[in-house]
Amino acid sequence: MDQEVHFCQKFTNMKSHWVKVEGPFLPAPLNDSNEVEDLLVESKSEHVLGNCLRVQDFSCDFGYGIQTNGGGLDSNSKQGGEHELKFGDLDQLLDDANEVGEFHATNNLPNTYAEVAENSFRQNRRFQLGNSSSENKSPGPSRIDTDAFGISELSATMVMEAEFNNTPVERGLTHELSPGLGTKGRCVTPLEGNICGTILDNRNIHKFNTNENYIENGDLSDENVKGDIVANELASCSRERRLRKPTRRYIEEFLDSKSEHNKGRRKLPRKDKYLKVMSTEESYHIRHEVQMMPRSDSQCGTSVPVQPKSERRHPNKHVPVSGFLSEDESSATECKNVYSSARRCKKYDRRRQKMWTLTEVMRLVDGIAEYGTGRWTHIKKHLFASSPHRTPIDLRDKWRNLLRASCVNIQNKKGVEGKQTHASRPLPKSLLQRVYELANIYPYPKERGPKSVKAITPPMDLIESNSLSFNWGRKKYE
DNA sequence: TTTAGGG
DNA sequence: CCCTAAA
Repeated sequence: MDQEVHFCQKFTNMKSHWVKVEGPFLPAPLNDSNEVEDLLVESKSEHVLGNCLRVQDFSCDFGYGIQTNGGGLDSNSKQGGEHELKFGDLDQLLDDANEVGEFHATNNLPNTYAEVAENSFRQNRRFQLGNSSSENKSPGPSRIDTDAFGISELSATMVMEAEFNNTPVERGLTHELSPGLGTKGRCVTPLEGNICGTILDNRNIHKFNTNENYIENGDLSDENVKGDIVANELASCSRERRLRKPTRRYIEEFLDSKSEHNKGRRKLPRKDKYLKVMSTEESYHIRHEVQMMPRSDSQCGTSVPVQPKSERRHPNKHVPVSGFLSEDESSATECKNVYSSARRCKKYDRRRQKMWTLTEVMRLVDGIAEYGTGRWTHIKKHLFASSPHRTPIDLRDKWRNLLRASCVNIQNKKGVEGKQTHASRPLPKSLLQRVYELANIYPYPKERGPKSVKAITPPMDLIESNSLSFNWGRKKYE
């Protein structure tokens, strides 16, 4: 009972001061809907409350009721190309408000209203439609006093407009929301108007207008059929409405991605609350809208968490992704950009082979000298932590190539010794000699044993080149 | 999960 | 650099 009083009081407050309501917006039990309705309808005796109209529905959709009320009003009172812009602005405003995370009907509603209203007043200076239309068509006593300029004004006006025009929108709503009313079905209340507003936007209003013409032309006489049609329209509009327009941040991210700074982040079109109730068709719509959105990674279809490129083979391993400031790389800064994007990089970078720099090779040799072969993960962890594009497998492959380059015989299955290949970037002989010596110490492959390696004598050019030009690092060699 | 080996 | 099998 306290809840009821609480709720009704809040609602009364919301009527007179939309932006001043405080506290959570609690849904009331079903049998309280009459009271709420009375509070909302006030002098409108003709408006019958549908018992089937649940307060939950209202509170549930209340959040983005604001959003679309503006759009609906926009469509009703204005024509021309300004619609899109203004609606986009309003939508943007509400998107921003949404992203603040407080845009739930049950949480801090007044704040959000106030913020949105204020922002709309500041940013959307052309929000005069609420005033103009309300002046002409405001019913007076039942009109909501709007202290807050902007959204609340629009919302109230929108409701009134719907009432007085008796558009198919309301009828559809009546049928949709209170089917128990039957043919009388003129239950148009601000509450319903609000719900109506929740699922209307420019396009939807247009649809309804079209439908209105259709009905008024006498193509359909049965009220129920009309209602069903409009209800269906409404339902589809509701689905459409839940598709999120690309926000400004979205566009910015897209632009960033075009300039190779794609964050790889994907925001779901709606919050979980909406996704939770999403039907397969809705998700289909959303998927398609997402695909149509200008996102470079839109082919993913679903939200894909970004993974650093370095973990393409071992995704569970944790390697610092940011702050690559290794001493040698050009590659480091490049990595941050290239590997930060989710899936694109997987094919993208591997296509472009990353050349091993001399510093990397030296580090690898150092790592092998310290940890030995076969502990590639260890080496990677300790010495290549700042090189996310070098996986342990890469290290091993590079070591294999180094062995080949240093003429350490790696016998393949057929027992044919490998030959020294001429790399495009010839390594210093000192480095090759060190590779050779390390290969003697840590034979690779392990199972072949040191014999096959020890029997090999290094090439003469490697022998004569002492380690004058190469610093051997921490390892001591005689 | 890591390593080895072949392609 | 990728893929697969084996440990």
